[in-house]
This record gives sequence, structure tokens and C-alpha cells, in this order.
Amino acid sequence: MRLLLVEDDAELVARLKPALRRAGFAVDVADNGIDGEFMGDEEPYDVVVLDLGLPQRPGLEVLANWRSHENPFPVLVLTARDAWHERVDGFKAGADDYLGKPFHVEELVARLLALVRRSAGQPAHELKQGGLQLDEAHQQVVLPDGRAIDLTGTEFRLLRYFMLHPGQILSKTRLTEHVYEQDFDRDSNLIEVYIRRLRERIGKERIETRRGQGYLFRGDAG
Amino acid sequence: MRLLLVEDDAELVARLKPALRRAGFAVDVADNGIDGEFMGDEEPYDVVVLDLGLPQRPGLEVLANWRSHENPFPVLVLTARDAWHERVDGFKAGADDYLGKPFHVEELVARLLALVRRSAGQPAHELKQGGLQLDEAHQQVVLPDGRAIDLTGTEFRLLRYFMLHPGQILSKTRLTEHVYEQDFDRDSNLIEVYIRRLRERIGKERIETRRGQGYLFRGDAG
DNA sequence: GGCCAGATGAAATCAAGCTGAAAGCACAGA
DNA sequence: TCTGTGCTTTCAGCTTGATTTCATCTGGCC
Repeated sequence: MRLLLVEDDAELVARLKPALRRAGFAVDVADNGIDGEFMGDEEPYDVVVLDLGLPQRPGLEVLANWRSHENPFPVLVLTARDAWHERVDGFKAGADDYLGKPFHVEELVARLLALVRRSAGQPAHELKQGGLQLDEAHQQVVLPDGRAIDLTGTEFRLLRYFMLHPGQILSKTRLTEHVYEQDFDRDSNLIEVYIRRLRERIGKERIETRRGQGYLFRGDAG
Repeated sequence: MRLLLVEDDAELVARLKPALRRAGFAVDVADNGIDGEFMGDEEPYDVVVLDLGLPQRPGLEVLANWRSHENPFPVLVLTARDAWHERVDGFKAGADDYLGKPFHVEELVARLLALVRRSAGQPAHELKQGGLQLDEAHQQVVLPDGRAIDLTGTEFRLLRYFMLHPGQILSKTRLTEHVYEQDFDRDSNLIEVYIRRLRERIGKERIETRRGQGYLFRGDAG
């Protein structure tokens, strides 16, 4: 799950990043509006956290530009607590959620997870697919027979991405991009290795190989 | 267990702070309504003591604002003895308990401990979990076989936090935030050290490590 | 058969967490 | 004030588990 954090306050970034990582996001940071806008246009993020008080280019403008380029990711906007007028403008510009500063990190994480699931057309509180249920809080997957299986961080991120996109063929490039952070060395068979481990845990038949194209997770419908 | 004390009477603060510390709270103090409101929004407190007679911003307003920001901590309000109308307003604003001045420190402590347990879904008078029972008065833990074990202050605060949140994965950051007071240096392995000592005392198997995520106390259910 | 994408098992590397000991500190009692 | 005691904090080396790399195997497809 790739997340773009556009925030210039280095201290806040330092506080947020580990918490977001722990919640299973691969986090890229931009510390100004121009870089942020560029990265949002270039990379396929799953969700974006955007501070409105940015140097170089106002957050609202960045958001408006993303939307005019039809970037699909949901955006959560950080505002000063009482700036209600920013919220009105922000909604017009296409924000999906708001959080006033200061805030609890846990609340931010909870809202982001809800956003991601909502934007993938899932009910906001749980992720069930293909008879499996993901337990975010415990980083586990629950099998149809009720057994709960602990997953490592990478296994969990990969499986979640599959479950958010059931029935779609996902290329190795795409999987790498979403499971790892920017600038990851793409010349390796990491995805193959982790696909194998996932199959070991949740059953070989759940992830199909499409030679030359990618992998496909069999969801409820597919 | 982190506590925020919002009180402008320096003498009362000086009297209360050590007593609250002794009861196992990590205490932050705000001596006016504005700072108090900010700190309550900013830090993850487990309980708050709020004096209604505050300079700069009325206590009731502070409380109402916290609640409108959906801060979850329970609040105990200090009022003048006969100001019953304040209590009515206070309940409306979301207070959880009251104490009229002057009061005995012990009563305050007892009410706070009850509040904390109630808000964690525990019976208000005792804290039992996973076969262990905490003895607040003696700062001991009683094992299933009846043996009582003395704990140091930090060990006690840590164990209590675990027992208030059984079955949840608690990150090191979160544990640090709740066991220590504000501005604690987060770059140390203190939590690991104390986890180890706790395990030595109550049994290794009671606290599970979830690598990269945190620790988990196995309660009665979990 | 020969080639290629993917699968597999094992080894190497890396980082998180564990541990024992020692240093630092605060407080009580001489 | 000095000293001893117990608690807290730091530190360095060790262990364990997760990630990553690598060499080799398998099976589809020309």
C-alpha cells in the first residue's frame, strides 16, 4: 500500500513515518508542493496525506492540479484546527477527508485505512475476499476454517494488495511498486519468493500465475 | 498511565503531583485553559483532571472542545463544593466524574483509578487479567498461585497498561508514550529492558513479541 | 530439444529484539 | 553533608527472525 506524505514539518514527518510504516504503508515523503505534485502525478499511490500549509506551492493548488489530471487516489488533508474555510475550499478541490492539527497518530492511521478500503469499494471496516479475512490490528489473515495466521510485514502488504484487487491480473512491476517504497531495485525475484510464501500460507490455488502477465487473486466473484 | 492535570493553583499542583506519581501516573501539568486544551488534543492521555475555575479559558469550554474533537479520555472535573449547576453543565459537556474542593488526595486517586479501569471496560474496583491481579495499594501483582510480587514504579505502570489493553498489539512508541511523561527521549531500549524484567517476574509466556509491530499481553480472552 | 518465465530451497545479509552488566541518579538515614 | 541502597537508564554484544540474494529446478511453448 503506497502512501505519499506531503508535509514540510520534518519533526511531524519523523513522528508519522514509523507509525504509518507499522500500519503497513510504504511511505514516500515530499517536503514541498512542487515535488509533491510531481510525485503524485508520476507514481501510483494508493492514498495521499496532504498538508495545506506548504512552501513553494499551496496545498489547495496541488490538490486541484492532481484532480484535473484525473489522479484517482483518495486524499486526506491536514489543516489547522479552526480553518473551516479551508475545508470548504478543499472539498471543492476534491479532498476525501480532513484532519485538524494537532491530531492523534492513531486517528490518522484509522482514517487512512478507512479511506483506502472505501476507495477500493470495500465496506469501511473490514477486508474480506475469497473467503479470507484480513485482520489489520494483528497483521493476520483468517482462513475460512477460522485459523488465524500471522504474517510478516511484507507478506501482509502483498496479500492486502491482492485482496483489494481481486480478479485483476497484477504485474510483478505493479506489485513491487505497491509493496515497496520508491527507488526499489527492480532486478530481483522478490515478488516470486513472497508469492511462494503466501501460497504456502493461504493455499496454492488462491493465487494464479499468468505467464508473462502477472498474478491473479481469485476473489469471491472472480 | 498518562494523566493531564489542568489546574492553576500552584500549591495544589505541588501537593497533587507527587501523590499521583506515587499512584503510578505519568503526570503532565497545564496551568491554564489554553495550554490544557492544546495538550489534551496533542497527547494520548489515559485520564484528565480538569479544574473548572481556570484563567484564560473556562474549563467547561475546554471540555466541550475536547469532546467535539472526539478525544476519548475520561475527564474528572474539580469544582467548588456547592457549585451544583456547574456539574449539570459539566455532564452535558462530557465529564465522567466530579470532585468538590476541598478534597482528600486519596479520594481523587481512587476515583481516577476507577475511571481508568471503567474506560478500559474493566470492573471499576479491581484489575484482573490473564490470571494476574494488580494490587494498586501495594504496587504488587498477585500470581495465580497466590504469590504476591513487588514491582518497581516503571514495571508497575507498564504491566498495568498491558493489563488494561489485553489482546492488543502495543507498539513500543505507544508504550513509551503511556508509561513516561511528555518529552521523553524515544531513542533507547528502555521498553525492551522493562519487558524483560516483567517477563522474569510474571512469566515469559504472558507477553508475546510481534516483531516489527510491538508486544501483546495475553489476557483471559485473547 | 532449447529457451524462457517462473518456482523452489537454501544461504547470506540485515535489523529487531534480548540480555547482563555497569553507570547514573535520587532519596533515606547516619 | 556523606554514604548506601534501590531503581532507572545506558551500553555493547548476542540471538533470532525477516528479508534478500542466489543457484538450480520445472514446465510451457516454439
